[in-house]
Amino acid sequence: MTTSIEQDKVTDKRTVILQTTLQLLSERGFHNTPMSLIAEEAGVAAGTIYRYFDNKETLINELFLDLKREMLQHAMARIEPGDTTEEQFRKVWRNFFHYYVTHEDEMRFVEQHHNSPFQSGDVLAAVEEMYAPFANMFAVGVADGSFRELPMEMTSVYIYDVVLAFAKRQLSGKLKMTDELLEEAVQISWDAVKGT
Amino acid sequence: MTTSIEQDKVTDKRTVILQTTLQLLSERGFHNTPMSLIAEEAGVAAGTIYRYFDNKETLINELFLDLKREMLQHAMARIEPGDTTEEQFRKVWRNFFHYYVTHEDEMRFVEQHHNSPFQSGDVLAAVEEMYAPFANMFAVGVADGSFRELPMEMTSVYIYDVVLAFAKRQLSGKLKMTDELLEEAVQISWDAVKGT
DNA sequence: ATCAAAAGAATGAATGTTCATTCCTGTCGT
DNA sequence: ACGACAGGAATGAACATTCATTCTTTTGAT
Repeated sequence: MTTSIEQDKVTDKRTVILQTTLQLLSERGFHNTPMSLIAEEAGVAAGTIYRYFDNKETLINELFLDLKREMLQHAMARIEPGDTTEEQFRKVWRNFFHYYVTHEDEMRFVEQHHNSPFQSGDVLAAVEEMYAPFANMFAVGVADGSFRELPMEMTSVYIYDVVLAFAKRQLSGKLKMTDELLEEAVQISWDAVKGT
Repeated sequence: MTTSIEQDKVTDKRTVILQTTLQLLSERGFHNTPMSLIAEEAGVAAGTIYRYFDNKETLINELFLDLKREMLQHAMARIEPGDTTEEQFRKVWRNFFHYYVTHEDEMRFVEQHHNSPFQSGDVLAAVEEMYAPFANMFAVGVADGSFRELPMEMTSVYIYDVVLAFAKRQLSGKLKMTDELLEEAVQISWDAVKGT
């Protein structure tokens, strides 16, 4: 009786729990969000959460990895093999920015997780792997002279941290990124890392 | 029997409590650090903490403001009224970097505090005030054409978030900032914000 | 200078609360 | 009737905070 369509629409309590957790944790912080509240908001009993997740830490870490995956997926959107390195760089920059600005909860949650005691070794390793496409893009760019010969960790400042900083300011209302400002910011980052 | 020198050296439990709190919270996170542990590590009874601070939140917020003050003090070190805007900008950039790199606990604690539910209205207002000298430096720089006509919030990305990102990478061992790289990074930030 | 008494500081066991997690029941689809 | 799934009360550990008591320092009268 249960078609796959109905299943997706109604149940999948696992998904509901994850979404609720994301929303609550991003708003209230990790500590201030008891499992009982997650259960209540998800319309589920406390015990039910433990059918899907071993414990709170697991729940949080699985959510974190899901979001990282989704985020990096977005970052790579519309990248074509034929694009020049510069085009790829600019697209990724804008993709990141767009994702953060339209996914505030996700950003806040991931940022909170970033400096928290939940960052275990396995999680770090899993994240490391996800960045492989970027490491590759960087290696190619350096090899053909599109990127300066700087350490990748330095280049990443201008395509990751800078973008994040702009997104935060935009979301907090402290800065309104017009198309012009956005283009300026992208240009600054590209100038910072491009080859001579 | 008790000279003022001995007093300063031995007592001032308030200071001991604050220092211990800084160290523990930066390592273990806000919520993984019970007051009982702070007391133990500080060599003080649990109840004693409450002679000096109303509660845990107050303790954390007072520590936060102390550190912010100290941090901004360092950022302004060696700035002379006669310095050009460019000189000032470069000095502040390096001062920030140096402070973070040599004060890892402080950096971690402040960063953790930054996205946490302890960020109350009063704290934000107090921090806002501390930034006045920078706002002033920016206003002067824009007026005389040293800075581009960008929103201050945009300029601050290149003297605050970028520096923080570099310091974090340096501390995590992912990046070794040589003198050359440091000079490059400063130059990139200055190019990003300088007037035409 | 001495000492009793008051003031101030520190202690740590006790309290009450808040959780994460468990476990016993009930329900529903087959 | 069975088993997987869900419910939610019950459990117990962890924790922030309190407070009656003890220890230390200061005061001031002689």
